[in-house]
Amino acid sequence: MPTPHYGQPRYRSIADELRARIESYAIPPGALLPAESVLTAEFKASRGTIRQAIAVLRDERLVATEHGRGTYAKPRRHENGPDEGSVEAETRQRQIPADRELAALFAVEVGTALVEQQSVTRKNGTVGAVVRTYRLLQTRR
Amino acid sequence: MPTPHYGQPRYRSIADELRARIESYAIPPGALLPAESVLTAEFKASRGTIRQAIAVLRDERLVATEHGRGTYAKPRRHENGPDEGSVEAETRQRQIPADRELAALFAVEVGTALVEQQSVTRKNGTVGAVVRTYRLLQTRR
DNA sequence: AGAAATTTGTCCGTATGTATC
DNA sequence: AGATACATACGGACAAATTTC
Repeated sequence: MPTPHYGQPRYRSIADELRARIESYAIPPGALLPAESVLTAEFKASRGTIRQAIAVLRDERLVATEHGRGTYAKPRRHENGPDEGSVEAETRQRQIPADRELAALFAVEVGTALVEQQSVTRKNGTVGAVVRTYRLLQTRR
Repeated sequence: MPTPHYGQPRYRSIADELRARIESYAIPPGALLPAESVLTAEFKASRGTIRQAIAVLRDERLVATEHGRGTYAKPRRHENGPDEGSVEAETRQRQIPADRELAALFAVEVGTALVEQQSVTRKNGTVGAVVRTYRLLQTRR
């Protein structure tokens, strides 16, 4: 049977099944998933397809894979309760010494003080992006 | 020759080459990349390897692929403000492993790959500010 | 409108390299 | 050193979306 994938591709179905096992704690957090060779036998799919399915979960950050070790289920990030963690400061400003890279850009000595302003944007509590802006200290005369 | 990947895997070298073409505007923003079949011939690599290379760039959000159409180079945002005189912006994009601080913000493990986009604004040749934006690699679904 | 060509998407099977146990 | 497990790479085949004629 070459390649009939009506509706949903095979690797997505397999990803769904594995995701369900992780979310239902059939595969508890921290545990190793079955090896690719085992999954190959169980789902009767080629190794490439199994790897594609695992890649989906990895992109979802539901699992982490280590070369030669295996693939772990990652601990679930549970939602923040109602009056739980207050939102951290969205912006922060501090002074840092210029490293070689920044020093070269600003044409100053390594170690020269720079202002770093960091802002964190969140969406539903999860961080979307971290932006850091570097400037020279303003020396007014 | 089957599979010698000393140092850097083949698909990463190919990704590097294609990235260079995009960043050097050899492939201008919005333009289609050569088809997979063409790249296969040019790099003398299998289609799977070519697709792996393109997947890297897609995760970096440097390109976007459409079924039946092809793969586009995505426009780099320069966002030159309204009549600001001659404000140039250089941008660079690369992957870096998350340090402890960024890992904590994004709630991922230390070492997780992040995309760092750096833009340097210059006015009359002198650097005004360096902005670095950190994001997680694209997640689909 | 329709058929053909092009291009990406999915899947298989196999072989070999590299890291970990 | 051997066994196990993931990573890289090849080549072939068919499916599905888009463009072209």
